[in-house]
Amino acid sequence: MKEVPKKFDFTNSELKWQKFWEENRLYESHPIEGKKKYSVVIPPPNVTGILHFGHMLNNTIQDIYCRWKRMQGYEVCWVPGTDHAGIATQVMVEKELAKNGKTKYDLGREKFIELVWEWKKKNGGTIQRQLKKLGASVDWSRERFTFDEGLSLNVRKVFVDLYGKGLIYKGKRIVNWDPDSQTAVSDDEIFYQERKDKLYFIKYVLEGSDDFITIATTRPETMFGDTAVAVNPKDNRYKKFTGRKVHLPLTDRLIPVIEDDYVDMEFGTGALKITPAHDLNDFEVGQRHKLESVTVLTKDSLLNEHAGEFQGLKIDDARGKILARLKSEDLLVKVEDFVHNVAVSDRTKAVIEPYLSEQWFVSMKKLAGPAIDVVRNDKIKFYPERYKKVYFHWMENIRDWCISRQLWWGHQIPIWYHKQSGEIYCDVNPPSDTENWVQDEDVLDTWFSSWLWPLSVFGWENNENDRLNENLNYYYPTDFLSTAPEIIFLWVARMIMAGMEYKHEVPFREVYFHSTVRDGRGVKMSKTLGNYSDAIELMDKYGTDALRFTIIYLAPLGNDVLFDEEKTQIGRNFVTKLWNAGRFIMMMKEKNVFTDRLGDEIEEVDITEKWIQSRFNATLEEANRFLREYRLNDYAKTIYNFVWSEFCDWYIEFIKIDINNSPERSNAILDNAMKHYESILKVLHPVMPYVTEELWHLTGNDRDNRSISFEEFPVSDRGRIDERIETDVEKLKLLISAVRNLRTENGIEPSQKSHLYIAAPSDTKAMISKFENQILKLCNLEIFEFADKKLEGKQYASAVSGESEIYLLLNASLNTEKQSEKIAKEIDDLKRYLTTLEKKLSNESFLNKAATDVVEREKQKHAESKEKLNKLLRLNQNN
RNA sequence: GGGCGGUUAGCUCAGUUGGUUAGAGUGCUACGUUGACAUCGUAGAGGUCAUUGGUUCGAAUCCAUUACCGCCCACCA
Repeated sequence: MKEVPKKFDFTNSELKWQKFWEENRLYESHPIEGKKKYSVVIPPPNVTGILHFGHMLNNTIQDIYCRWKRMQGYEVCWVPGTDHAGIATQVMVEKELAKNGKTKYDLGREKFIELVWEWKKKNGGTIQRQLKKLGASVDWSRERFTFDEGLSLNVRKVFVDLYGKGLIYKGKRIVNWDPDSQTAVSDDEIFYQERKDKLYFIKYVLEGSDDFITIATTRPETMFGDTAVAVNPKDNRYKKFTGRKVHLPLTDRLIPVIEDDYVDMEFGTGALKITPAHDLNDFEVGQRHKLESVTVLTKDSLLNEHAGEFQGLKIDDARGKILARLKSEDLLVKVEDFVHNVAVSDRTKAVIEPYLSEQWFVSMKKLAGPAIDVVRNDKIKFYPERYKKVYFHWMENIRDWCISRQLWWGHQIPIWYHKQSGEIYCDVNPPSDTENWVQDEDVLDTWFSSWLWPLSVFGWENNENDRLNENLNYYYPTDFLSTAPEIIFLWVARMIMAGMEYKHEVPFREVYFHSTVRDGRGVKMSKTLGNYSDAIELMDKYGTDALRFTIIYLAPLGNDVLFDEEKTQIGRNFVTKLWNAGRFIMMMKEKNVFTDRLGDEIEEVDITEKWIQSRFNATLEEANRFLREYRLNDYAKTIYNFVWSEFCDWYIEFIKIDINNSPERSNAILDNAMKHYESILKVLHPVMPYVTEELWHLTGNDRDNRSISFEEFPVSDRGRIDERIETDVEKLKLLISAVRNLRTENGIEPSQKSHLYIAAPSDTKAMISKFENQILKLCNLEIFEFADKKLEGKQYASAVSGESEIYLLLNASLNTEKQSEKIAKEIDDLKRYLTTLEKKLSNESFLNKAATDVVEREKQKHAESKEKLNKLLRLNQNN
């Protein structure tokens, strides 16, 4: 036994155990033949990232499962790593450059990439340090980066393979063009923002006539790319125009009027200008009608040569000038206010320009099939289950994946073009004759490396049958994936597709979609909104365990977490409570003067012991079940309630009394208490690794090199659950509360001893007698006796608790009015209750239709309440 | 526009096959610092279970409707 500090010094403790875990390489994993494994891959955070609340929650969840499984004897392997995060990282380094007035073009591609690597070396370790602080029991020897050599090889391998299978193609498509970073971004990397805009009504004059069609548009500047005007075939207003041609304003071009179902007759004028190069829907209309696509914008969103005199202008400038011209030519009919959604780049916040360009695509339909099946037949389980629906909907309507990005930081596409012949070469390695070939400039979407993550981190690049692949063979498929719901398509779905395509096996068996962390008002936490609490700061302030516990306690499966700094007190107070309980038991052992071990049979005879064992085993049953069912907040709550409301509030109070009354048994009692306490530490270790490790070492003398994280996780022994004893102790608690209540109400000083009479049926008497010492102490009585003596002539306050009537003897005169008022209210409530019961019991249909045990229960309730009512009525008379 | 989730005490949430006089934590109020813990203890107040209707002997629980909040998908010029 070591000396126990009065307070838990979490700052030093965290450093100490981080070091201990790392230096002893406790969480490094190796394939062990015949041993069951549990493997998890971390969702790789951006290499530029810092730990925010979402990470904290997500990694705590993973850590809980890894620690839990480790304590169950599994060979646990949790692989950490980071993502090179194409745009995010490139943008960050470009900003650095801009501070010195430079652009990436000043450096050139090669130098720029070198700079990013340097930047990564300098700033990239942050999130790893923060994960260590969080206590994440990952295997650091296995850390991976999506740009590592092996992982990059896998990326090329998959590209080449899919290209060979004809599943990768290059096509002219409308993509989401981010004019700031000058790259295409996927549909999943944009979001829509509501904007107030104008809707412009413009005349398109019919060829050889004064007649005209008015179209409505929000983007007049794209009119130079118009190649048709479309109307709905059912629209009689425009029948006379179809098949004819109209003058494209401000130009000398003529464009046809066509019919297409896509046009909404109700909207605007019912006539739509078609700009295939700058709108996805228009592009599709254009395909159907074999229209030409005219691009009118440059890559940085300036008008190009098709815009005539407006060439070189920015969109906004051009719009004003074009409108002025239209007005002067009397072609602008009117302008209306208009609210619509505008696509914005997730990374740069630039307004997305639908842009026709050459991009690489993966054809997804074929890959989706097997990935749908494995979720449908539960080879992969989703928690919460409802995400299955979301998944199916997306997968069944899957679109091709635009994988090319016009960036420099990323895996460059393994395609080479022959300088003379234009021949295409696709391979994991460059052509040997480098002189005559030039590589495709584009890089791949970051997710094109992330979707291989569960394969890549275990060395998939090595030959399948190679012994080097024992890692992949042992750890794949992984067992558990915990992730944010917003990347279900971006990442989860694609990993499933890759796993099925390349391993014919799921990449993981269970997926947990964790809560979104919001602030106290329910707004999603984000840096830009400023409602952001710094997770690391709070860990420093309250302790990592406190924060981990709080967030798990607050995060129910399938619901969001509303986090407020104030709430961290839940965890902090609990850590303190746990600490003090341990400190107390240890202090008692230290002080204990009895050296013999009388009363070793304590477990068999002592009702206190039997009770706590019963409660603890019931708690263990629940805790294990909740962990299995991914109900982490319930797991946290169950132990919290047990430790606080049963172990501390009652059990420790009971043993104080037991020891006081039979000090010769104190060794046995305290040993038992310590045994339970240590089990509590084990149950809590997955969620609070530091304080449990600290206490585990403090309570044991011989544990210098043993971590609690390899102790066996306690399981319930159902044979120890004793409902009879639990019921008795519940009654006892109620009795004690009732007496305390009487004392408080009658103004008896806490220090003042009092005298209690109890009237009860004989079996209850027997039960109460067993707890005589506890009742005396916990109610601060000098004496209690059964009320067969006459109470006449004595002043007392009275109450009914269960089957017992209790009479508390008073010295001072009693405030009888208050007493009878209270009892009267109790009588009232009870009478009302009895009425509802009687109504139910006199109801023929209830008696006939309800299950017999239900009827029995109601009858019993009735009898009990009736008896209690009689007792109360008697008390009231006596008063 | 389509889909999904939520609405229970001031706040955060339990309440999992319909059968409790609807619970917990936190906050609030009163009292308490004599040996684990004031980051504490004891006691107390506090709810028409969002609305309306239905099924049922019986509904917080099942069904339908409405309202509000949130999320996802699609995006209409």
